[in-house]
Amino acid sequence: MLTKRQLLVLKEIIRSFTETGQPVGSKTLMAELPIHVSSATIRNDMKALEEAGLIAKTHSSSGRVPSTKGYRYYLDNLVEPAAATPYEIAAIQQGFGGHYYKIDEIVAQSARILSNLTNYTAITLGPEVANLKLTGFRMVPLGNHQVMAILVTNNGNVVNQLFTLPGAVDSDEVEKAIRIVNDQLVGLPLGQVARKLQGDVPALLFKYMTSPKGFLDIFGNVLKQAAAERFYVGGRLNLMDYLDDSDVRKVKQIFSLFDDDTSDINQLIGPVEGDPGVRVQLGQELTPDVLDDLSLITASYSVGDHGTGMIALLGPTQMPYSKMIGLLDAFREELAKRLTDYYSHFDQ
Amino acid sequence: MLTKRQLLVLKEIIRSFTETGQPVGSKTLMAELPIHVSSATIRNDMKALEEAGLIAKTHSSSGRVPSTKGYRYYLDNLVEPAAATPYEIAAIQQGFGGHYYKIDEIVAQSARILSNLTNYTAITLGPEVANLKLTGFRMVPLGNHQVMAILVTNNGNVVNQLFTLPGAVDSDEVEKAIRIVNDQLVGLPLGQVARKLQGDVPALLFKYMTSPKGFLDIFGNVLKQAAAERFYVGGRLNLMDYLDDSDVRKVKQIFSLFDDDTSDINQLIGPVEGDPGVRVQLGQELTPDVLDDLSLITASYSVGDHGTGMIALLGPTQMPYSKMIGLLDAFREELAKRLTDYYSHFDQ
DNA sequence: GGTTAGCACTCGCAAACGTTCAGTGCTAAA
DNA sequence: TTTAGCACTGAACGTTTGCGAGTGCTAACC
Repeated sequence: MLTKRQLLVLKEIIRSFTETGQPVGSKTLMAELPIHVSSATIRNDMKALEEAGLIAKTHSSSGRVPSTKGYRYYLDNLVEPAAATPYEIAAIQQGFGGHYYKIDEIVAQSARILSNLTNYTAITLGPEVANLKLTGFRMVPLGNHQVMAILVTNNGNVVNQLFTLPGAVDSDEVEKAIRIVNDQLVGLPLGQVARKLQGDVPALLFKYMTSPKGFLDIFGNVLKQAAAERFYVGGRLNLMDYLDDSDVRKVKQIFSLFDDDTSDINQLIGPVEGDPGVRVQLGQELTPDVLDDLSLITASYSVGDHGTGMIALLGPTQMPYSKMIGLLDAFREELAKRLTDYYSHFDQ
Repeated sequence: MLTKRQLLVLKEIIRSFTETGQPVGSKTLMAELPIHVSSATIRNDMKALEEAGLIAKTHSSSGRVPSTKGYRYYLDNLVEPAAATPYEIAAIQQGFGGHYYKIDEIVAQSARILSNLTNYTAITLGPEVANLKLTGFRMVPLGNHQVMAILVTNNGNVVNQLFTLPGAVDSDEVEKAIRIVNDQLVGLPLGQVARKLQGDVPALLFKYMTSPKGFLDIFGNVLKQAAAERFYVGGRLNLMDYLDDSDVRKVKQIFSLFDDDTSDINQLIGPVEGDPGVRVQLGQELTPDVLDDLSLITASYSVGDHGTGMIALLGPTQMPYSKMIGLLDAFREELAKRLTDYYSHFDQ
């Protein structure tokens, strides 16, 4: 069992190492610790901490650095979140200044604000689309066989895509098809819409259209887009600040993780059961192996019954956790407020 | 005046340095040169080249590296473009496989193909919008005060943007406004449309609308988007490969150059008078100072009377120019073909 | 006069070496 | 349990040394 003083030493080692990035020696600790004991005493405590696997030496006669296990212990037991400063709150609010036409714009902006504020990399994910409903579908002919398909969901999100229609299409038929979609599918959750698209809808369309395949393709395509979870990354370049000594390949790999929509980002920062508030994952705990000497702080935010979304900060293992946790906590609240406000336009 | 052999030496120095990245000594040159002279002779030639400022030493007893001036001379007088290999041609064609709904998609894809093929950074710019004409304007109400405005130009490009209308709007009025736009402005070049928007159109709208300001804002906004020249960047991460030894700040600066739409990229790779075909700019010749130890190869492509666009490769000064110039030359042709093909749908 | 062999010289680079210094573990005394 | 003292360790840094690639110069050669 570790004594109270030993934990104090651990805490101070982490604080100092976070600040300076240098291994911490017993003398430094003696000067910084609130209690007054000699460096020899501290050395004994450090030995105990090392035996417990919480700190480690870089070489046989060096100061100590926190180990992953040490951080884990610190985060689980010792860390005291620091409330966000008024300056930070102001910066967040100012960052959100301006008008947004889509939720995604707010979510994307969140990533920007967070990364600017922290100088780390921020990843944000919009509110879950689980109970998203279809509220409208339009197809606008633009001449030259071009058609824009627009799909609206009950959270006010809009996705659109351009298509080129093959040769001759009967615009009356398309008109009818759109009416069928709006009659049969509007108001249903997107999941159910997708299911019906495999089920009775094609048969229904066949009654009015000679070949509903093209139409179904278009609709299915836009629907898929609307149901896709899009994440936003801000401050990706900051990665280079804390990875510069290690090799470039790593940076490249992480970048392509961000660019690849099909990647496991969702798995990485997706919501977990039983909202744990702000959560920190470290080193090996992170699933894509590239991230294994980094640290990820995730936080969920909830927007009433519009589901919950996620915000996350990716940074070096030696982040100032107490500050970052406090900041993320403040941010999630602010973001939830914004989104609730935004949604209220669509809730009547 | 430089002798024929001296130029041969210069050419070989550039070739070897491009390949190995190491300063080239007289013995190496002796082994590689097609003519047989002793290393001492070559040393004399190198001295002449150095006095002409075409090559330089990294230190007093090192081999020589080409100077910027040397590259300039090489590019102006010596380089022989190597035709693209069948493999490269095939890779380009395969890269363009698939169907595109917008010109911008083709242009963006070009940047991707080029960067994959070269491992440098590719920048592409769509055909000039100088003589682009407005062919249609739509506004689609989506419920909840949301409206999507869609603008179509005669090259088939479509831009759209979502707006939230303030409180109560008379849909009849909007209907009329749209009709006025379509009657008065469709068919005109975008520049002229913008001018008329400052001129007689507002007065006309006033006849039918109580307050045309909101409508004008929306239309102006979308118009601006349609007229904006968008450039696409592929393989930006490749920058790190040839800038890794120099500092990270530079990479960041260049990245933000790409992200900033208002930046001088247009000035950098914008078309120049009297189509010079493939052109290389080096070091100090490049306008944003950040790029001053890099090299930019630009090439224009023209698409009949739809104007000309630009493709460019950004890389280290020691690029294999003959290969890259040949490749870019092949690419511009391929791209022009694709776009001409694409445009043919809108030309009837 | 252009070309070549020979030679002294220069400089970067890497290994070898010594010094310094921050920090440790251990022991014995308080 | 805490502390002072001491021997020990290993990284970091500067100096020295040798090596090798490469140059410029000179004198001889064709």
